[in-house]
Amino acid sequence: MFGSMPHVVDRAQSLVGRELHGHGVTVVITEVEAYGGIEDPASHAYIRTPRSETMYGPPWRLYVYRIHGHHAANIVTGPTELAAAVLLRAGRVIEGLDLARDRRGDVSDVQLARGPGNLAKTLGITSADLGAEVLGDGPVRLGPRREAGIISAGPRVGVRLAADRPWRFWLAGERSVSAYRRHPKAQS
DNA sequence: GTTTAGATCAACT
DNA sequence: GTTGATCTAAACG
Repeated sequence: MFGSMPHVVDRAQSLVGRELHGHGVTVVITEVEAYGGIEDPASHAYIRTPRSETMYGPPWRLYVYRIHGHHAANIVTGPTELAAAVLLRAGRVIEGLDLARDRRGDVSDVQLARGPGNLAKTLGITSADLGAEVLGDGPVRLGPRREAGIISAGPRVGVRLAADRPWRFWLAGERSVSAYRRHPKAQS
């Protein structure tokens, strides 16, 4: 089955420290979470519906969903039969600072892309970017790896199901990384 | 049965 | 004050 860790976990770790550009703003990704699709009860793709089709499609595309009036962005990783994806949770702005500040309003720079909702807003990612390719030169695209610091791991933030999988990864010491919050109704 | 918008509220800053 | 792979209810096909 899995030689060591699922592909999406490796992929998640490889995204940490990488550059991500969105609609005029560039960040270094500082925090992500892996979602294992059909093998992960916490994944939106755990049950296949038209909405989760994007995650069953080709990798390196965006899966965007709404939450609490905000948006959250994922990168589909494949393999397609698993429908796995990586949730982008936080980043540090390195380019387009003025635009980022415009989008986020009056917050400190470290808060600009802290948390999934804020990251999406800073990068200007909305439902309109659903399914967008991130390897080409489109409005949302991945860049090279910018930082190779120590990557820490821990349980995912706020998930009720599979709450103990240590599938969140972040750059150690980064202030843009959210604190861990366990879901109130998470098992055990 | 699914999608979407709008909440709710415990834990965080 | 903010945040959010939760939760529910109303709308949709």
